Amino acid sequence: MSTIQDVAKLAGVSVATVSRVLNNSNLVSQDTKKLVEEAIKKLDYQPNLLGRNLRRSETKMILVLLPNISNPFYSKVVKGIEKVAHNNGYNVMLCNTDSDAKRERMYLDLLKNHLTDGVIFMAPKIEKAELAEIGKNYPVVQCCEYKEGTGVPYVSIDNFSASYMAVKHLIDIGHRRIAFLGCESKFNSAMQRKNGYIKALEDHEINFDDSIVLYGDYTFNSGFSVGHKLMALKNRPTALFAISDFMAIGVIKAIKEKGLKIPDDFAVMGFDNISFTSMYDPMVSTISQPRYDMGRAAMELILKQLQGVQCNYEELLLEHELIIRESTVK
Amino acid sequence: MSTIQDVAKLAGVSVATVSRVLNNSNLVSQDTKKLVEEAIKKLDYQPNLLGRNLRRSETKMILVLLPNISNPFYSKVVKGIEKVAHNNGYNVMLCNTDSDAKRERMYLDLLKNHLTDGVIFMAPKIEKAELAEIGKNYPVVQCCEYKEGTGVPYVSIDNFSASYMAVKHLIDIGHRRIAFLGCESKFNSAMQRKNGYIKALEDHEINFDDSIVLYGDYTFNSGFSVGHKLMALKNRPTALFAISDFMAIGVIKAIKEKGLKIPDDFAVMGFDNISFTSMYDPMVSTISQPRYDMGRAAMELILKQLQGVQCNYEELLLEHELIIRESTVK
DNA sequence: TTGTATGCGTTATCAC
DNA sequence: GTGATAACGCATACAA
Repeated sequence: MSTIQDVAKLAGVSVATVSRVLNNSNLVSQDTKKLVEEAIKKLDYQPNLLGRNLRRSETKMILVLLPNISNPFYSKVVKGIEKVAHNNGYNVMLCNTDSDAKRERMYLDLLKNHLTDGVIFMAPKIEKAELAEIGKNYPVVQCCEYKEGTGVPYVSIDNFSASYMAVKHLIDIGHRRIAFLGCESKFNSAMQRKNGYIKALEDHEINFDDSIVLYGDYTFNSGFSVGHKLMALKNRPTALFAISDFMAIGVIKAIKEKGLKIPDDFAVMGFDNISFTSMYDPMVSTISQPRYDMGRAAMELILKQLQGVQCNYEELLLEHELIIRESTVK
Repeated sequence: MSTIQDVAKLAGVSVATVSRVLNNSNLVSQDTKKLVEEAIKKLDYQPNLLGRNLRRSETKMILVLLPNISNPFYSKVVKGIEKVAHNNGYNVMLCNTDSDAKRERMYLDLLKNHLTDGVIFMAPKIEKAELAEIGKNYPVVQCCEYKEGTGVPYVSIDNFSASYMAVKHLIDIGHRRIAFLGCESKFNSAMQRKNGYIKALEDHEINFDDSIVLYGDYTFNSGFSVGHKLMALKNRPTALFAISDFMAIGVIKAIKEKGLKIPDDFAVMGFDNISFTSMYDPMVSTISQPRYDMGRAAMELILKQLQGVQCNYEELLLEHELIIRESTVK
């Protein structure tokens, strides 16, 4: 494994000159540049970035913390992040946190140890104060899920409006008794989506009924069991809005098992527009988030911080979209 | 940001001693150790691993190259890798290659630049010779998909037997006219699965019929269009084995659209046992790979290489399992 | 335009 | 047990 020294020796120049060639400095003559480049090729030299990183005290590496890579929602967000990162000479390090604050802290050590230059949280679990503290000392951005009042910028959607739009769609196609399937997590989005549901009912003079407000944990299984509970109700609703596609699919499966027809007997709305929704039978109506753009925006916010554009704490809410499919309209 | 120097000064010892404490060297007295630890706490000192990495010329970081994190197949494999990695003080860096050799090369630079200590390929796209060359110079393991004859160890399953088992299941439940949905990729697994199909037919005296051997690209959409083609055939098969669950689901959707009942009119087998198979309606019969264990084994092979257990080029084939669900048996 | 020399933060070798 | 000190590979301020 050859070093910059070897190259210098072979090319008959100093290491400084080699370094200049490596970094495209324009204050090096064409002739010596050629000389150096030949030496590099001859030795098959690859710079040891550990040296450079230490010297520059940066790694050109961004940490992305996501609950779980198996969640298909995040894949496109990551693509967006990667796109912008690569365009700017950064690499991305993806890490599973399992929605566990301890694991988040473990990975945050990479930041504190100077092994990554910044971090993008997809769904921070650590406490507000902790997040705020990190945000004060390092480049940090929240993407998709976020905590407010931390001073850490975020990119997301307006979950309240999105939820409102989803429920209004159910109302528009004639439903008056609409169940809600949420999550009792502390995630902002879960609460905002519930509030959107309530407001939509209110605006259309539908009474809020606590008995058809149910909770799951974002998974298919939780949706499935809620679906069965629903079918056992005396005054059964005719539609349901679930705040995750997986739960929506679980509900659909349970309802189909009971022999009901979707959407004729029962309509279901999901949230996120994961790819499965268009593979399912029936295809699932849902809310689409601009995932790729959210990823891009998040990475751009990190870059701003890295470039010391100290200025602005930003709150970016991008546009969502209603996707109407077979689970609500034939 | 304080350094080891600051700690040394505050504790009134040399940097060497601080370093010893940091690395749990046992040749340091309890008293001084306490002194140093207090200083560390007081300064909120975090070691800068860039220094350590340069000095030790290792990063305790492993690169994992996978086609796409959106493919749910890989999530559990990654979990297995992470488990073993963390137990041994390593971190894992996940990277999307989009099945593109260029992107693979880009990420391999991280290895050549000493930014990661080893690499696990989930489905290498680079040429054999290239892979062999990398394997000669760095710790490398192939996991799941692999190329033979490169000298690079791998962990996988016996795709031939797995496929044979899948087709035999269809034969066992009475099918004689069984379509095959493969992929024309150069992946070993694709070919072995086709061979397993052929052998199973042969062993049960069923004629191989080229007209019901079809190809897709692993995706739902390709399965969907093949499903429609299938339904248009004059001498329609009664069952199909797809070498990916997504394609199997695509076929199922197409068949249901034509009004056929599954499994009564048509049976479908998938491959991989992604979680979506047990959410679908019908739930999909498939072959389960020991994904978590494959990940663990792969990481263990990397560790062996890292520890200089130069010895053995290994080829590990773990056990698969037949999962019978509604798409083949009521 | 090029070379010399210093330091980034750490570990490890060698003295004591 | 502990302390000086020399690396690790590179980038850069300064000199020439």
